[in-house]
Formats: sequence, C-alpha cells, structure tokens
Amino acid sequence: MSRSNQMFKATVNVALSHVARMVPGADLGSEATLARDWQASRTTVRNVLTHLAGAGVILWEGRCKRLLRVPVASDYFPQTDVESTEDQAEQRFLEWMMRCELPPGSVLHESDLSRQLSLSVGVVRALLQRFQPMGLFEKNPNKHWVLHGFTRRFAAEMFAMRRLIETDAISAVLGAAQGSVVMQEMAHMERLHIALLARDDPAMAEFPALDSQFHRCICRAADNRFFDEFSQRISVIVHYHYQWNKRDEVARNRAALHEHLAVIRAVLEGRKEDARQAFAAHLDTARATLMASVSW
Amino acid sequence: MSRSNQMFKATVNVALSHVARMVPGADLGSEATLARDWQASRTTVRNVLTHLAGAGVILWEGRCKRLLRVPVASDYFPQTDVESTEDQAEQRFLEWMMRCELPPGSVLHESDLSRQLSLSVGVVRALLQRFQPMGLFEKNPNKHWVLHGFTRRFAAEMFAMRRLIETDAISAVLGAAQGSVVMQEMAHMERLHIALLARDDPAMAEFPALDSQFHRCICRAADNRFFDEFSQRISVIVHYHYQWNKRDEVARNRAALHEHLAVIRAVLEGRKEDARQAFAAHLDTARATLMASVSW
DNA sequence: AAAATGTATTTTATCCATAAAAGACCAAAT
DNA sequence: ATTTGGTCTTTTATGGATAAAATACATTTT
Repeated sequence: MSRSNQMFKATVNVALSHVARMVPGADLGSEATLARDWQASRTTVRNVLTHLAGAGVILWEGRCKRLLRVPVASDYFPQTDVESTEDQAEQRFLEWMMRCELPPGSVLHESDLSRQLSLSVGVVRALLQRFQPMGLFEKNPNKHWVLHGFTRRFAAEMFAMRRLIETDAISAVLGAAQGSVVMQEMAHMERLHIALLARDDPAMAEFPALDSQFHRCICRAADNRFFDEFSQRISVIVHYHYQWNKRDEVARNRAALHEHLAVIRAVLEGRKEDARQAFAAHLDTARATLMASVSW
Repeated sequence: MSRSNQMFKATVNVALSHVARMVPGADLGSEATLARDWQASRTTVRNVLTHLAGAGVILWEGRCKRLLRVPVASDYFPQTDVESTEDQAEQRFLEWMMRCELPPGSVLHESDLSRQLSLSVGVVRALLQRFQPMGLFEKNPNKHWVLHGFTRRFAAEMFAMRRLIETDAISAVLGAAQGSVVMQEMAHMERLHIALLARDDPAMAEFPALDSQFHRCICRAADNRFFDEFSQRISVIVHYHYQWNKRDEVARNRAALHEHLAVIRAVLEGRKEDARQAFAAHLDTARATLMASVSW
C-alpha cells in the first residue's frame, strides 16, 4: 500500500482554522502564500483547496479563491487522523516500554511488537534502532531483540552522565553576562515556575514539561549539541517513566519546583557558589527520587 | 527480492577453515555442535553441509559426516561476498561523508545517495537515521535531509564532550585496585603500545585501532553505557576522518603512542597526579591535531 | 517583468512478496 | 533417558510497487 495522507488531513484542519478567522466573501490569497502559511507544499495546498471547494467551504476558480461559509466542527478531520504517525508511534512504544512487566533479558520479536502496538514492522524496527544506542535494547544480527529495559542500573548510569554534563553546563550559565540570552531565559523560567506554583493545580499536569525545559535551558548554555541531545533523551525517558509511577507525585513535583527556583534566583542574583550548591542539591534529590521509583 | 545469503556463504567459509584443521576420514560431530561452533542456526548448518557434500569436501549420510578431502582455496567464497552487508554499508557511507566536498547546509536525497553508494534506499535511510542524533545530518519531515557535516564546530563540541567523559573515567581508572580487570587491561595496553612502536611500521596501519582501544579501555573503567556509547561514536568518526586526512600521519601517531604510554605507565605505577596530567596533556594535543585537520 | 497558476517530474513513505535464517517439534537412534 | 536428525513453522531481511507530498518547469495573467 502507499503512504498515508496524514499531511493532507492535517493541512485541511490547519486551513479550516485559518479561514475560520475570516468573513465569508474574503479572498484567500495566492497558492504560494497559503503554502507558506500552512507549512505545506503547493501540491498539498491545491489538494486541500479542491477538498474545501468540494465541501462547499470555499469557491475556487482559477485565481479566485473566496470563502463561502464559516467552517463547522464536522468539516474537520478527527484529531487522531491528524497526529503525525511518528509521534503516535513513539508515544505508544515508550508507554509500552514503561508499563511492560517483562523482566530484563526477555526476547522481543519485531512482528510480536508490531501486532501488540498496531504499528507496522518497519516503524517498530526504527524505534528499536533509535533506542538501541541508549542500551534499552540489544540486537543479535539475524536474531531477535533482547530487552534490557529501564533498570536501576540504567537509571544510575543515566544520572551519572546527567550530573557530569549539567554540572559543566551550570558553569556556563554562571559565566553568562547580565542581559545575555541565557539570563533572559532564566528570568523567563523564574516567571513560569512562580506561575505554576501559584496555580496550585493538584495534578501538576504541566510539571514534566517545565522540568524538561529547565534542564534543557541549562544544557543549552554550554552550547554543545551532544549536551542537548543527551538532555532530550533523558527528558523523553524520564517523562514516560513517571507517567506510570505517580506515587507521591504532587509533593515530589512541588519540592522540585522550589529547588529549581532556588537555583534560578541564585543565578539571577549572581550568587555563584549558592547556585552551584543549590543545583548539586537538586541533582541529588532528583536522583534519589528516580532511583526510588525504579523496580528492576 | 529476498534477503541475501551472506550468512550462508560466511558459514561455508567458517566451516571450511574448521575442517581444514582435521584429517580426511575424521567425523564432524553432531549438527547441534557444529551450529554452536560455527555460530549459526542448525538450518544454516544443514544448508552448509549439503553444499560441502555437493562439493565433495565431506560425505554426509544421516548421522555420518566424514571429511573426504582437505579444502582448497577455490572452495571458499570470496571475501567480499562474506562481509556483513551492514559493515560494508557503514564503511561506504562514512567514507563518502568524510571525503565529500559538499558544504554544510547542502540538501541530500535518499535516492541520490542510494545511487551514489550503490546501497538500497532502506539501508541509506537507516544510516542517516543512525548518525542523525550526532548532528551530522538533519531531516525535515516529508522533505530532504540537510548535511551538517564534520565541521570545526562539530569537532570542537565532540571534543568538549570527550574531555568531560574521559576526565571522569580516568578517575575511575586511578581508583581501580592493583590486579583488577582495569589494571590488567592497562598492562595489556602497555605491551601493545610497545610492540607497535618497536615495529617501526612507517604506515602505522594499526594505530587507529589501538588508539580507539586505548580510549575505550579508559571509558570502560567508568562502567557507564553512555560513556561507552559516546566513545564508540567518536572512534568511528575520528577513524574515518583521518583516513582522508593523512597529513603528518606518522609523526602524529608516534607522538600519540608516546603520550598514551606516559599515561599507562603512570597508572600502572600508581603515580596518580602524573597520570591525570599526562592524560590531560594527551587530550590537548589530540584536540589540537584534530582541529588542525578540519577544513570547514 | 513579476507573480500566480497549470502540469509534469522527482522523491518519500508505506505495505507486500519472497527467500534466508532461526526456532520448534517430534520421531529415530544410541 | 538423552542425544541426534528430519520436518515444519515463525521471524527477519530486502527489494519492489504504489500513492502522497515535494519540487521543478512551463504557461498564463496582471
């Protein structure tokens, strides 16, 4: 079979929310402009226009593209059709990884997984390959995969690496000048942290994203792609891990926010030694929290 | 088309050099034993036995498997048929990467590359994906790849990471007890280094492998999969890079060997501060050498 | 001439068919 | 009872076919 038309459907939805802000009768502009605005190729734009004309949302004749009626909910494709297949795949795959009860050392078959996750074998293979270098899986040539999994050891090694990198990165942060991009980002992070603490949301749904943002922001100061890459990897892993280990979640997250804030404020006020110590302390509690939540 | 029978051919060659050490008339043993010895499945072993029987090398009837004649050169499959396709692909790909004259930012098409390297599109994609996280390439969804390439900046960032990791690892080395595995490996490295220096091979063909072995050996002491992984990545990149930048090769390599030896001896003799300093000095010269050889 | 559209070509994503290789099962032999 | 070999099933590797999406080129309109 051929590739999916997820791009087409997604662009239809983008187009609909775009024209929803216009009044009937207004002109949509040129195809090239639309392609830029909707982030798609002209080919896709033209397919979308054909679709919208067929649905009676617009009138399209040559260079005349006019809005006929404001779109309604039923014009849109459902959200599930629109999400990029890659993202969906990664999500399903990592969720499976984190909830899976298999002991380390279990053998995995691509075909098996592909059935369980309803993903094509090719996609499963790409995911396994992607997470292989981290040591979550191993592969014997011509043979099956072996699950190493998210073990205590994995967590410990990951954290050793994190400490190394982020301790180096925090020095870069402290070396940044007042008013530099890094400092602006830190000031922004302070506002976000205060806002989240004030919200007093019992679920703290936005904590994981903010946590990841905080650590990435620090790593970025080192201006090293390898730091960034590692930081991203950690975020993904930790995120999915905590999704299935919600014990003491709220208390844990509030404590982390306060620790972040202590670091941010010390940085902003130029108290370098305080910043270093606060950050080291944060890494310690983060490590302890993570290790306590790993079962194997 | 179907998959290649590289495994079969490779196993035939393994089998031939196995029976070459036996006298005609000797029994080969059970299929299961052969499968273990030849590192293949019983299915493949049986195919190989059929092939060898057809070539008149052995007599095979039920459980009687007897060597008829000592194999000759023409019984073997040529070396190129036997190398794993993955290795060949990686080799061709990285060689292309390192010699390629394209400036950073060039667009790459999978189909183009697949033609240039005579590899299937799937293999090319897998390679691009594999080296993507290192930042050698980037991909826009639904679009082409962009070459970032092995730039000065890439080299600098890679080396910053290397320094961070290996400085940490050398502490682990120095913490190892006398007679521990790490120390045994260091003693072994000393012998290898002395041997290579004594050989006085003007080409120093074996230097890259030994260099990589030295650094990996140090990384392994930290007992962290992320260190190992990074170390391996560096080895691959540096290896292919220097293959196409052979200026001052011999002098450069001899100097490096001596620097390695200084580190190894300080470690073996327990002079910890000396070891640290010698290692830091080696990283400095290695960095300078690498940076001097990058063009973009 | 510049910009927009119409048309054709190229490239990517995805599934399928096929043969190799691995693995499972059972009967026969020691 | 354990090992060995014969047979069958499952899984993996690999290229090809096909439609989506991107891109290049030609034509028309302003």
